[in-house]
Amino acid sequence: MPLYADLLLPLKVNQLFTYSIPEKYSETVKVGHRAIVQFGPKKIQTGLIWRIHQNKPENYLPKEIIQVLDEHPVATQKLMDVYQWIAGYYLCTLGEVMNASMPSALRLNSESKISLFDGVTDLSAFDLNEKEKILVKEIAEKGILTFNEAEKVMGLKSVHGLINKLVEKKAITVFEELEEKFHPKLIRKLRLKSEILEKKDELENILNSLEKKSLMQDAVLKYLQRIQDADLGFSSVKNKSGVLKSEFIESGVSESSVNTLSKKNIFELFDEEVSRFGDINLSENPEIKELSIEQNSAITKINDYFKNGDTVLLHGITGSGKTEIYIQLIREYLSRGKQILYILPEIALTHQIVSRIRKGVGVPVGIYHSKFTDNERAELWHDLVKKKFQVILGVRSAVLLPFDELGLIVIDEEHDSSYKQNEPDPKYHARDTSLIMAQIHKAKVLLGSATPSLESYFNATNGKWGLVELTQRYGTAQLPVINLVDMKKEKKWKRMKGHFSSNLFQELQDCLTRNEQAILFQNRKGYSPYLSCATCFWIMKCKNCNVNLTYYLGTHESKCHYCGYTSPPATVCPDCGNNNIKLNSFGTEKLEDELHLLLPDAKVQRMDLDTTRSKTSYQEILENFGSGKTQILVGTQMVTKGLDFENVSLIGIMDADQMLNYPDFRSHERSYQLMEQVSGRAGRREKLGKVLIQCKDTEHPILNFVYYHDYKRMYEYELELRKRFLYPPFSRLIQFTLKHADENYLSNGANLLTKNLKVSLGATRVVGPETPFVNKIRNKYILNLMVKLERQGLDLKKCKKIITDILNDHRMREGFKGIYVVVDVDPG
DNA sequence: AGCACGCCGACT
DNA sequence: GTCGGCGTGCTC
Repeated sequence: MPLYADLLLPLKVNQLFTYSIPEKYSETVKVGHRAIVQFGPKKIQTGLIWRIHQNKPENYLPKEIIQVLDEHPVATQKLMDVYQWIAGYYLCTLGEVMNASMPSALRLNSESKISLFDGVTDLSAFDLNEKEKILVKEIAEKGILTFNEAEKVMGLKSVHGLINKLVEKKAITVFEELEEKFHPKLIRKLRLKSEILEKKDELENILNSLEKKSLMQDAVLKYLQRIQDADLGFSSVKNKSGVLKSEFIESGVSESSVNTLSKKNIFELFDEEVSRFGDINLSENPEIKELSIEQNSAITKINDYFKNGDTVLLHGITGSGKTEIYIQLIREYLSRGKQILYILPEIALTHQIVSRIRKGVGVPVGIYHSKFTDNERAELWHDLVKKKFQVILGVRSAVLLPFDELGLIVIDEEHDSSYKQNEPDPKYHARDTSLIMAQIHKAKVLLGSATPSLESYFNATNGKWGLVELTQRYGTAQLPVINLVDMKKEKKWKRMKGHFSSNLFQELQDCLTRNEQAILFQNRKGYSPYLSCATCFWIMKCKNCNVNLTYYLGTHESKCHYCGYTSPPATVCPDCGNNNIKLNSFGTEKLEDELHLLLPDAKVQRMDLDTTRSKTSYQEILENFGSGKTQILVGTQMVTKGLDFENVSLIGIMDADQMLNYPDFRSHERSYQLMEQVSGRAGRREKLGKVLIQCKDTEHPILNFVYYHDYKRMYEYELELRKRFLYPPFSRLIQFTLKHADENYLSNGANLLTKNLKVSLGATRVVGPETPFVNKIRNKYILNLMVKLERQGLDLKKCKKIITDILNDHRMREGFKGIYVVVDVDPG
């Protein structure tokens, strides 16, 4: 009976592809294995076997699978169920989910390459034009070229036509080359040939044969020392595991003697496969910390709730010791033999937290984050499948790993916006995905935050989830004192020093004289967010996008944060001709600059996207701050999370108005969370911390809630607004972003789509089209549409079906085709 | 997604 | 006249 497999390919195509399974695999193939197949006329792809069946397709002849990879499935059925849910819920294809989930080292595909036609030697025999000659000459020199390389050499955007012609003339051939991308990490070692060690006289013969006191004799003697086992002679076990070649050479043996000795068949060189994660076999007894009464009672409450429910929100103020609670629970689930996933925001995944968890749980912990290389990710994937790790500590994308028997998912900093992927598809939310994973695995979810998202707190106070609260800081630490600084008054009385109010400046000075540290938060990078003409109010804008260009002092350039366009800063106004150009407002770079001027002795460091580009810079900045090398840390969002330095006693929030007025329905909530979080960076130990918030609108209710650290009142206030305007948690949002180069065409197309969505979904459920804050990016105009669906009594699947049908219907429609549509379910 | 095929503007 | 732009359709 012939077998067929429906394969999931990592493409943006909404279907599976059926291939036939070669006889030789019929016994061994399983769902979840990878298979290499030919897709299209020449491309070779790796697919995931999704289904195995015997239904011969009717309309076409399936191609045969080239090779089934893997002895054991690399994807678990449960992972595939997660894929399915994500694709359905977030309106994207399964292939896109697979793409986001599998490290590319596991998805080998072919690359088209070109070489001279077999047996071609005499190039002059061909009738070639100039371009063809250049390319052929290059191929003759290099042997093999990729299409990309050919394009580079020729300086052409596309080289397909050229190559096709040459193929026709039988001057060159195109072939596909497949690369196994995942390589286990190998280390080079050396050892004595085993037969030499077995016979004593053999060894002596060899030593005698080598010149006395020669480098080579020395090398052998040095090696023998290494495998000496106390007084028991040479250990054959030690010899078998050998010594690291690089280390042996470092200890003073020359590489050439090692090489000669191996040529003489005395030494033998070999490779050993090692883990990229260093010493993961850490399984000493866990370090158990004493918990407070409040912490212990929280654990009891969580476990009680888990007897009947699946999800608990742990709301605990900063410094209340949530991590110790997670660790304790992880240990409990470990003892039941379950897998545990602990996710946290990228920025919070520091060395500090990793080692704390590692020590706390006492078993190997797999780490997964974006700075890992692809090979490291692939290795972790394999290790997880092989159950080498039971605990994974990772960021958003760790929810897409191949778990098999999850018992507990911990979501730290549950409210954090980085759990939502904005780009590219799948635009999934790791928290919401976790809840589904928990259903699939019959696992429990523990969400933790000092400032829960409104949605989660709503669920936890409405009986849907359990709620456990921690209200005391662990140990003697106290919540910092908040001061609001009225910037209107400061400006009126001309008390400002640069962008520092007199209060903040004074506090900074005091902080430095006490030899303590400060963190300044400004949610804007660069030097100045815009240049403008002080005479006619002209503003320097990007030529491709409708945004102001940010001025950078370091590079002396004006740069667009949307498309990357840069230009020299204007010196003369193009509108009125005056040279009255001004730098407006301020970013982190300017703050840093001002601090150098105002406090020349202070050691200042800046932390934002621009200073943390490299793999290690982030860690470096934190180390400098931790060791006291830096006294003042200036930064964007990055400084608000997870930093735990006990000498920090002052926090300055430079511009609260800017956050509060950001045009988004979540901006109040976000501002509160951000301010509360930075505040938590102060006074982590005995010292009482101080927070200064600079703002114009000191009466803003959110600032009042921050002042009293009153999450609940913030929640109630904000919830009321959400209810009034029908935002989450009172609705579900699906956002459509429409893009087109022609503003008019876009507007008409958007109206058409809106009209048809209203007809099918009901007029009240569709809002827009609306012009977004930034309405042109990369020369494409943008309009937004929003679908608001009620939470209760609505068939969500049906609505989504309607929406995808309408979108498909519009794709080729006159007056709409050509408009690029991005769909975002639960935006934010 | 990638790639081929096909139909319109600016250039050797 | 062709090169090359992207709009459209297809992949088991």
